[in-house]
Amino acid sequence: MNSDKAYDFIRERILSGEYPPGHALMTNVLSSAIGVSRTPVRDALRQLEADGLVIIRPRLGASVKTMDLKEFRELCGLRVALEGYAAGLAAQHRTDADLHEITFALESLKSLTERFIAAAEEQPIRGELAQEDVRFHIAIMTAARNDLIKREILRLHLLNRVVSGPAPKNREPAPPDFKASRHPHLSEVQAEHEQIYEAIKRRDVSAAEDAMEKHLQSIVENSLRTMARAENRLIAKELTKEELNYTT
Amino acid sequence: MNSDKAYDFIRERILSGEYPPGHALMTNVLSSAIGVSRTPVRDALRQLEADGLVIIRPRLGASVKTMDLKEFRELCGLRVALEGYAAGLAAQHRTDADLHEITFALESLKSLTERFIAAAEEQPIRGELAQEDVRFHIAIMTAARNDLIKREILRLHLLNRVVSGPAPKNREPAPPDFKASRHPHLSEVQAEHEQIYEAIKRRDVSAAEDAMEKHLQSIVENSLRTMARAENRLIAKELTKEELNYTT
DNA sequence: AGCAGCGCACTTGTATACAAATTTTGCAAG
DNA sequence: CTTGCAAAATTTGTATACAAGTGCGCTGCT
Repeated sequence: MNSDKAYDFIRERILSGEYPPGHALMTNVLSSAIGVSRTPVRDALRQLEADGLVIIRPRLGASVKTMDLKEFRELCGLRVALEGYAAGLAAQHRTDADLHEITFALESLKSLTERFIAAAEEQPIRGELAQEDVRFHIAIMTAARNDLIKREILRLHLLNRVVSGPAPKNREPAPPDFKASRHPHLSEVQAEHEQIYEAIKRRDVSAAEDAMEKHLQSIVENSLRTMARAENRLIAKELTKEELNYTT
Repeated sequence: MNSDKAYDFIRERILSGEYPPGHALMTNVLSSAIGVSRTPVRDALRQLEADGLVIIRPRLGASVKTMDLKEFRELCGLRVALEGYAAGLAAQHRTDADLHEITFALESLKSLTERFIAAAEEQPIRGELAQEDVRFHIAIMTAARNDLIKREILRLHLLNRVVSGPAPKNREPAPPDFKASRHPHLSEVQAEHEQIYEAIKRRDVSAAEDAMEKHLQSIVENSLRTMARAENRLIAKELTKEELNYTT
């Protein structure tokens, strides 16, 4: 269906960062870019709004969703609630096959983490690491045997990725204290992964919930820091812009 | 905006039970009923799909969402996760004003419950009771200070209401053992409400979570029973229909 | 030079027209 | 009387045309 074509087209660009948060999505531009009329584009935008990736304001048009710190924190809260509960469910319902899948993702994560810490060139591994991380989380959600929760969590993951950063490409090459501050965090994260795994393995519901919640809290703190930095930088930028007005 | 008019129109009928689960929603019928063209109707249907109230299958049209037992259980799981977490948040963040609001709803519930048990005529009170119940829950969600979670929970409540029953009007006037079986449940529910309230009052996070989860579990069990009955009755109905074919 | 007000271009929202697809109806054969 | 098939009738999805609202720039004034 043409409407789906438009949906995929726009969604891809949002997820890849080509359309960053705040980017205006005008129906006629999109329709000529995709090669369909405005009707299926409007349809696609409504679906993307349902995903939370796009916001449509009447008469003002659609744009890629942006979030302030407050909303982002709330989003993280939602994730904690859902993923924590799902981890508990996984501990209850997991089969051996599920456990095997989780183990596999965990091992990949482990080796990637070690390679990442040792590597000089960070960027190529960073992507793989993120991918394995979602694989790990998805394996757990699958083991929880609740498709509704799984879909919802996936949705939140995507939304989180989109709003939390203008994609990794826009990052400075090597901030001075970045490496030092990030790597202890990484091994900590890996330890948390293993605790979650252990709890699910021995079918300990509340331990699984707690471990997952703690894990997300620590991830969230990190995200919030980088997000706060980004917001500060934005404000700084605006100030300098105003200063430019003053100096002219 | 006309699209909103269509949205409200359809939504109201779904929530009131006039369009029961499974009811086909055809764009031309709706458009002439509402007095707008098919375009805003399609738009409205997409929004309702985002709410989960409508399902659109390509080329097959839209219909009011139906759920089988499995999906319903999953929905309830979602509610447990979200409302449990939100109760914990409420215990953390509640102000005295929040508590006052909750108290008010709780008191209304208490007196209504007592009147309900004593009353001969059940139906008029039943509606008030349900309304006060959501008021109680909403007061807690408000105290949790997380609008995203609050909106999500409200969405789930509505969805739950729509799929769980073909509206109260379609219920038998007075099933014989219904009153006996329902009233202990009701006072039990009221006791659970009070436990939730107490936990939030004394800012006991995990007690609030546990109480809310237990409360929902008991509600859910009840819903599942009635839902299973409904499904059985449906199957029975279909069988008799087939039997009719045999007898003719 | 700065600012107010007006008008134009652009964009959204809605209606209508048309093509594709699905369901239903009618008909004929077993 | 049932079953299978074909064609008509709905119904969806898409394109296009048009009305209405928004924002921007331009001109003219102070």
